Amino acid sequence: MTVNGRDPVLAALGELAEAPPRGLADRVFSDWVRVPSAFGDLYVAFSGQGVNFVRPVDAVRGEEEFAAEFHRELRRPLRAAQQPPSGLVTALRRNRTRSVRVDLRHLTDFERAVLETARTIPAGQTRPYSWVAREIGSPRAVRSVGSALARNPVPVLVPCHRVTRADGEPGEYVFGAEFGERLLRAEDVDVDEVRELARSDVFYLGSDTTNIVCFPTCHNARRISAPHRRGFRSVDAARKAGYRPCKHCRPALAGTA
DNA sequence: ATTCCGGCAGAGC
DNA sequence: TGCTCTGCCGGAA
Repeated sequence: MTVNGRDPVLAALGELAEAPPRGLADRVFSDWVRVPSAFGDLYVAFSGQGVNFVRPVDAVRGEEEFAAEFHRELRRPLRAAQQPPSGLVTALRRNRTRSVRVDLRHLTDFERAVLETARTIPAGQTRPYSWVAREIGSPRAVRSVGSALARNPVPVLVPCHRVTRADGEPGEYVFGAEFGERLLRAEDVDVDEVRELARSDVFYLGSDTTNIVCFPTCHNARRISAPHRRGFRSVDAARKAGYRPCKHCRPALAGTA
């Protein structure tokens, strides 16, 4: 009896025979390095599976505190590395970190889903906590999304600073709200404009030429010329005006209602 | 502006 | 296991 042309017993044996590629110590230890980034130097710890812990140098007291925090979270030994994972430094310099492998094995499925979804938010853009909740299929677990992001072990690589409150305001942040806002400004999010819009009850922007409505930081929203820009308090209000949600930033599910 | 709860995942007991 | 508490929220009062 075969499955997809393969003998299932042999396949199972084959998996058993797959030898770990590295020595025991390499699998147990994590390595750490200090690397520059668009947001200042970072301490970065990594296993063979990817980066598993990150702290901005500015946010901890020093190497010792970094190591202590790492151990509290990961419960495994840490040692200095000769060099960072390949590609990391380049990715950090360009703030294009999607391709960097992260090791989130020690987290729950829910936490991983939240972090993976946060990773899909492009640099320079933001999405609300409620958006993340909806994207992972738990639209009412908004607060739990906040809790999961609060425990993000790899800030910057998982850009939890791009997840904001519903009004676009940067929420709380591991290293303080001010630090989160600094990261957003560093990647050119116009925090002041978002704040200004929110003051006049505008949380979404649409174009009257396309009849598409976006989150204000969506790259499509940024391209709407002033005469065609229209603000909305809610996606519902936009829909009533004949607009449909942007397929890029997905301010709401596509369907009707 | 402030305050109050609903929702719900995780942690601790 | 089954509570109970807590928390980078959100929307209503």
